[in-house]
Amino acid sequence: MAIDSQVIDIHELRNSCATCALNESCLPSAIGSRDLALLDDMAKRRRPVERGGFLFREGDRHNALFVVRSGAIKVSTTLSEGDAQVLGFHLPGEILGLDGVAEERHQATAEALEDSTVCEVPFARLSQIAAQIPALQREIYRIVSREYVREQRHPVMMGRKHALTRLALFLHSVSERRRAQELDPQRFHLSMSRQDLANYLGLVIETVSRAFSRLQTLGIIDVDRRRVCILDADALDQLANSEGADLRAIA
Amino acid sequence: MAIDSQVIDIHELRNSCATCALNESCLPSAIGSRDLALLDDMAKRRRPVERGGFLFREGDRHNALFVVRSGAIKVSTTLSEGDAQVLGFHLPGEILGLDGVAEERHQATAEALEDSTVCEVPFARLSQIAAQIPALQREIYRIVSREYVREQRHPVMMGRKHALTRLALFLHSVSERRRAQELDPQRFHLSMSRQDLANYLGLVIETVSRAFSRLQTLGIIDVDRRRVCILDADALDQLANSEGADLRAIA
DNA sequence: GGCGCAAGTTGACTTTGATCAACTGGATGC
DNA sequence: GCATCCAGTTGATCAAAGTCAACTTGCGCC
Repeated sequence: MAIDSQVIDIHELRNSCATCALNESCLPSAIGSRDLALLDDMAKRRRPVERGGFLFREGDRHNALFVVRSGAIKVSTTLSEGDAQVLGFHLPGEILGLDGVAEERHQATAEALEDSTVCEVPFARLSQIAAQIPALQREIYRIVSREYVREQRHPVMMGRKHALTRLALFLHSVSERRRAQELDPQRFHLSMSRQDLANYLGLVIETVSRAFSRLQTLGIIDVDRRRVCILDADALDQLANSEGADLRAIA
Repeated sequence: MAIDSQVIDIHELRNSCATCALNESCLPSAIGSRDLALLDDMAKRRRPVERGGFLFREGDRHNALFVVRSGAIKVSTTLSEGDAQVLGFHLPGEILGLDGVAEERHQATAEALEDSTVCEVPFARLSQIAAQIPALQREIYRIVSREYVREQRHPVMMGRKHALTRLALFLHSVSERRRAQELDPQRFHLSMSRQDLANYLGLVIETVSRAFSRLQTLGIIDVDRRRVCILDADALDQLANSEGADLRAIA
C-alpha cells in the first residue's frame, strides 16, 4: 500500500478502463489515488467469454454487473410459453446485469454472440466502495439511469408500424453506439442471427430479410449476410424517423 | 428533536408510507428511529396533481423521484417527428423519475391521467441520506432494478403478434399491479384514453377498440367505455400467454 | 332541451406482414 | 470433390392490422 504502487494503479486503471462505461467520471475525476486502490481489483477482473457462452442465465444468483469490452452479448428472457424474447444486444462499453439486483437472481439470460471480453464488477464490493466515495455513488446512479433510459428505446422501436422503419432505427442505433465507442459507424458486422434480430424487432425472420433487401435496393445500405455498410446515413435517419408515413413514396 | 417526537415520526411515516413503494424494507426493517427523522421531511412531501397536470416534462431539470399514491400517471417521450410514444402508465405504489438522473434532465414527460397524489422525494437529499444508511442504499438499488425490469415488460408485450394478446397482457398486468396494492384486481377504471393505450401497445385506436369488443364477445371481460371487469381471469391469462398461436380457435 | 364536440365503436376496403414453401449459397465433413 | 446442413433469401398466398369513413354515445354548455 505504498504511495508509489498507487500511482501505478492509477495508470493501469486508466488504461484498462479506457473503453469502460464506468470510465467517464469515476476514474478521471473526483476519485483520489487512495480510493483508486479500492477499485483496483474490481476493474482488473477481465474475463473472456467464447461465442455461445453465458454470462449468466435466468434464475442464476446475481453477483456482479458486467461491462462489455469487446464482442456482443444478447440478453433474452423466457416467456411463459417457453419461447424467448430478445430484450437487447449489448455492445462494447455497455452494461448488463442490472436485472438481477432486485430479486438477487437474474431475470434474463446473457449469451455471447461472438467471442467477447467483459469486465466483471462484483456488485457487493462495488456498492461497498461506492458508499465511501460519493462521486462514485453518483456515477453509479447516472449509469443505472442511462441504462433505464436505454431500455425505453426498445419499445420506441417496436412501436413503429413498419418493418422497414424498425430495421432502419435498429441500424441507426448500432451505428450511433459504435460511433460513441469510436468504432466505424458506417461498416460493421452484425453478430446476431436474423432470427434473434427478428425476435428483438417483433417481426418474423422473412420480414427482416425482406427489409434488408429493400434497404439495399433503395441504395441506403449495402448488406452481405451479416456484413452491413451504411451508404446513405441521411436517408437511413430520415427513414428511421418517418413514423408510419407513406412508405410507398420510397418504394 | 426530542426522543418523543421521533417516536411520533415513526408512526406517522409508517402510516403515510403504507402504500409507498419505498415502504417494503426501508421503513419496517433496518432503519433506526434516529434515521427516521432524516427521512421524515421527504416522505411528508405529498402533493396533489390534478388531471392533465404535469409532474415533469421532457427537458425539465431533474430534482426528484415520485411515488404514485393514488391516481395514474402517463409517461411519454417525444419522437423526432414530433409525435409521442407512450412509455408507460404508473399506478399507485409505482415510481417515476429515474429517467432524469443520468442527464440531470428528464427524458420523458409525466402527466396525470386523473386527479392523483404523489410523494415527491428530492433526489439529492435521498442519496445524501442513503449514503449514511446502508439498508436504505440497498433498498434503492433494489427499487431501481425492479423498475428496470419493469421497463422490459413493455417490449415483451409489444412483441406479441396479435392485438388481442397484447391487450390481454396489458389488462393482466393492470390487474396484477392492482392486486399488489390490495386494490380490486377484477374491476377497475382505465384512466388512459384508447389513443394512449393504442400508442402504448403499438396499435391504432380502432384495433384496440375491436380487441376490447372481441374480449367482451368472448365473455372474458365486461367493458363499458373505460370501466373494465374481468370475468374470466383464467381465460385472460391463457390468452395473454398464448404467443402467436392460432387465434381462430378462440374466434 | 338540444347543440356541438370529443371519444369510442363499427364497417368496408387496402396494405402490410405472417405463413408456407421452394430455393440459394456458404461452410463443414467425409 | 461432393453431399449435407444451416442461415438466409425470395416468391405466392392469406390473415391481421391499418386506413378511411360513417356513425353512436356521452358530456358540457348555451
